[in-house]
Amino acid sequence: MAGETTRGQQTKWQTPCQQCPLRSLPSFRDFSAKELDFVAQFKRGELSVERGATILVEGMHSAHLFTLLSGWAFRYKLLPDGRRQIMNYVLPGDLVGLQGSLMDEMDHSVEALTPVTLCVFERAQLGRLFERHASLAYDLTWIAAHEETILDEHLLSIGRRTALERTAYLLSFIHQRARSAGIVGGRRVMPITQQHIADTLGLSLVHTNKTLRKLADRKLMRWQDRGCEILDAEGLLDLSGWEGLKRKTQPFI
Amino acid sequence: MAGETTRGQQTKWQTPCQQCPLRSLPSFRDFSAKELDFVAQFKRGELSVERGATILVEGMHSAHLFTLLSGWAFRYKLLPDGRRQIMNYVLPGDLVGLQGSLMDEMDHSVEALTPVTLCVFERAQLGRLFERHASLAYDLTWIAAHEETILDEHLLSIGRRTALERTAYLLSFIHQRARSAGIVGGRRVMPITQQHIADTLGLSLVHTNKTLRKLADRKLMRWQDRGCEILDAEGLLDLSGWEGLKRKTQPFI
DNA sequence: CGCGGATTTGAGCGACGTCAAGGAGCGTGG
DNA sequence: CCACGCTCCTTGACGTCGCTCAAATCCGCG
Repeated sequence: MAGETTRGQQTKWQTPCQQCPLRSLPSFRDFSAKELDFVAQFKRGELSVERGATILVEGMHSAHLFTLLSGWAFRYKLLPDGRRQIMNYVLPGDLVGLQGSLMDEMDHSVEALTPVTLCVFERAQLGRLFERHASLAYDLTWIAAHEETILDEHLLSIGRRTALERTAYLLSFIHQRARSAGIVGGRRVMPITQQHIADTLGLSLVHTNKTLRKLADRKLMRWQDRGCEILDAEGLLDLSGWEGLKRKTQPFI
Repeated sequence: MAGETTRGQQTKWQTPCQQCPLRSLPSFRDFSAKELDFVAQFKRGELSVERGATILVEGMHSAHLFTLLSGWAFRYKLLPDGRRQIMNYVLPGDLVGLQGSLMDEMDHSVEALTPVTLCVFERAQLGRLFERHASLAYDLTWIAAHEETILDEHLLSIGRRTALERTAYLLSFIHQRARSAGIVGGRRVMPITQQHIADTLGLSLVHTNKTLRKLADRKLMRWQDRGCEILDAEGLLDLSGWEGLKRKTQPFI
């Protein structure tokens, strides 16, 4: 799977952890040398997938977990009749598949929104991590608890905010996350379709479209070609009634 | 706060961990002697609160975390104008306040639905736990990831299930959890009002009432006095399109 | 040029919300 | 014992937000 040789002995090692481009971003915490050593050998390879590829499938048992290195992905669940709910988006630095590594099977699926590269870790080594690297173990727990925080806020949105508020919230949320992950390419954020937004917010595609139009009419954002441009981040945040991301720096692995 | 003396030297120690009533339940994992020792000294006392009391408040910084020993509670968030979203219910064996111990402040509040007893742990000792008890650290991560799993399913419900399906899901969910926590007192489950159900499912009180009526008409459940009786657990599960709880045994602290 | 995916827009409808009113159960004080 | 004031549950009437259906349009790509 990952770490396969492309030709001869050469593995697909694009990025040794020591030079991980994420580490230099202000929003990620620093590693000690010892931690870095461990993570470097914890990493088993890299995995690259196309846009639209499914990285993990609900119900599967996976021997790996991943950190997303570059690109965008999202986590979702399906109802038997095909209704889809997107739980969250996965950005560089985010851990993927921790839940599936701890429980026996994935409770959700993960799909790539763009071409994506992931660092591959072996689930079997998680035990070693917990035994020998308390600080990283702590980080893992932190990461899981942080995801819980985000889901709480999403739940509040879907359960209690109006369509307009929800949409403003989601755009603000994604915008802030993208900024902190260092991937706001100019004015265009988010490689997603309106269908993704609908499936994240629990709305229909048509109503999502009309709601986005209202936001555009208020000059808060502008939709363009699989994504949107944020015109008035403050206005959106205001409308959503959300407090914004709290954490300045986050751990990652 | 907790551990205060009631008279003379006698502390409110109702339950030494060695005799914790939860440990004998089939759904909780066993401790090794070493783990038990640590947890026993990690526990700083007990806290008892009345029905309706607020145990933790969103935005607060708490020096403690808790395991619920007996009773029912729930986690919720509020919008500035008072709209409330309940994220989950807290049953015996559940950890409360982990998120607030890892981040700096609570992202949600917790309120007691019945008189509640909690074991009190000190946040400051979490570091020791991670350093010396890898297996417990692993459990903490597991617990956080498990909560994530539950929130994923709730999100799916609120986002994509109809009012009838949602309600059937919630009743099934609470029923299964109550069973596995060993607190189904006869036929009456759940010390909650219809307002709680509404705030959990993102519905209005009136519509919740009408939806419960439909379930009752189908002889799936019967509402009675702050709670409900499950008449046809299978029928409810079926209607909800939920797969049911997966885990047989869960760790706790 | 043709095709498929994404976005738009209008029309009509239905699920769910709001408003309003009433009843049942219960604890408290007179 | 009774009256009262709560909280919670119920039900009807009516309004509306968001859904479904349907049809265009736009656009990148083969």
